[in-house]
Amino acid sequence: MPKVVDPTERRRQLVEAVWQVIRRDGLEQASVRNVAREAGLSTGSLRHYFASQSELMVFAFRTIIDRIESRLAALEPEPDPRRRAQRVLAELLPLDDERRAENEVWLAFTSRATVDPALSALRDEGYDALRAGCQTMITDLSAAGLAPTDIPAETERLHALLDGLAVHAAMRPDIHTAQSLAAAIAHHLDALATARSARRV
Amino acid sequence: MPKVVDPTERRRQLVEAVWQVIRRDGLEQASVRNVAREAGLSTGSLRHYFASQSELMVFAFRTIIDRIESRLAALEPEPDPRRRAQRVLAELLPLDDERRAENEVWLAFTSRATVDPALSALRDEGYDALRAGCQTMITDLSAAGLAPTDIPAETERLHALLDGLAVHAAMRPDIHTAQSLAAAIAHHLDALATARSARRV
DNA sequence: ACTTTTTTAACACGACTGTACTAGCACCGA
DNA sequence: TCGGTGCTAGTACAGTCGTGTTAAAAAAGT
Repeated sequence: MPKVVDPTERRRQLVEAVWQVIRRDGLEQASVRNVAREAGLSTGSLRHYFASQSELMVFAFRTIIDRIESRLAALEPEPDPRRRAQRVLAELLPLDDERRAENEVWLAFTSRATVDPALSALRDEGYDALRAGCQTMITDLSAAGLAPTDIPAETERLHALLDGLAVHAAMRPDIHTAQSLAAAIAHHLDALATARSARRV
Repeated sequence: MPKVVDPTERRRQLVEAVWQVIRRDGLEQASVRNVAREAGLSTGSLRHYFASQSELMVFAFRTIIDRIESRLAALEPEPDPRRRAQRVLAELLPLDDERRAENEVWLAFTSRATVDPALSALRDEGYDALRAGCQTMITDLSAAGLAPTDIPAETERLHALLDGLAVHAAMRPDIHTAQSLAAAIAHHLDALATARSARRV
């Protein structure tokens, strides 16, 4: 059944239109009309692919989560915990345009999730996944003698640092460049290793 | 000229109405009508004190900054850098209801500042002030041998950690209690001191 | 070729938005 | 007592909003 346009493809490009509008004009401007116009469709057509605005937003949020997860899953295995942590963290920070865009949209959704139950579930899902990832990294680093042994405390610290850097990158992209973000993460990993070795002394 | 209600007092209570609506229903619900209803006034009355919605929002944002600054200024002098840092940071984190409210509203404004030039100036002002405060704390700690000597890197780390914790506190107030937030900060200050002493070994 | 289903476009409805305007109120100094 | 002034409430206007409905057009199946 060769359609002119693949339905899932249409949904994907509608989601990208959502992101585009959010980045340019903010989430409050991401109305059904504006998104449809951005995608070059009518509101009736959009409604054919997404029954409601809420459904569209949830799908747009979900898609971001999926993309981040698939990028992480695509990382080639790295036995060294330090290098693995460095790579994973580099994948989570907004170091290029694509991830910068995702980061901005993510933060916009996160903000609205405070008052929108449909989005808060997704936000919590992302929060939990990120925290679990941080805990895994800290655990592995600690086991290799490259981080202190207080895993809950170091997980909390890494997690907060990561989200703080993401917020800063969105607020001041001119100051927080890819280099400075990567340097900040590298510095923290170095500090973790130093703190651990200091314990042994 | 004794008015029935002091104009600045009216403005103050209108600003509190703004915060109330933002916390309960989100920034996008903070319309002129909703804020006026929350304050028990008509839109015409509100307009008498704020010529436009933008003016109202800017004033509400500015008031938060002023309150945080005045709270910091009211801190009694503390000679010990470690204890001073602990107190200042405790003042900046959302450890009680009042600061929790400020934090949530702050984040909402911060998010909108991405697409609202009138708010982005204020956001940048807050960012700069917080970074300067972090730098002062790190400099003092470092001078006292309680933090590493790489002041820019440690400033960046503390600043990001602080904002990350604030975001987490707003996202998951159940998980990030006052105790856990204070513990996270204390842990970081301990780690800074340990890392510094490790250098000497 | 025709029928059926999918896709599109366009418009209507009620609700909400920021802003503007006007009439009426209470209070002040004279 | 008389203006005058600060303040309030109410309403009007021109938009935009999400949603629903309807009808035409395009594609697919037969």
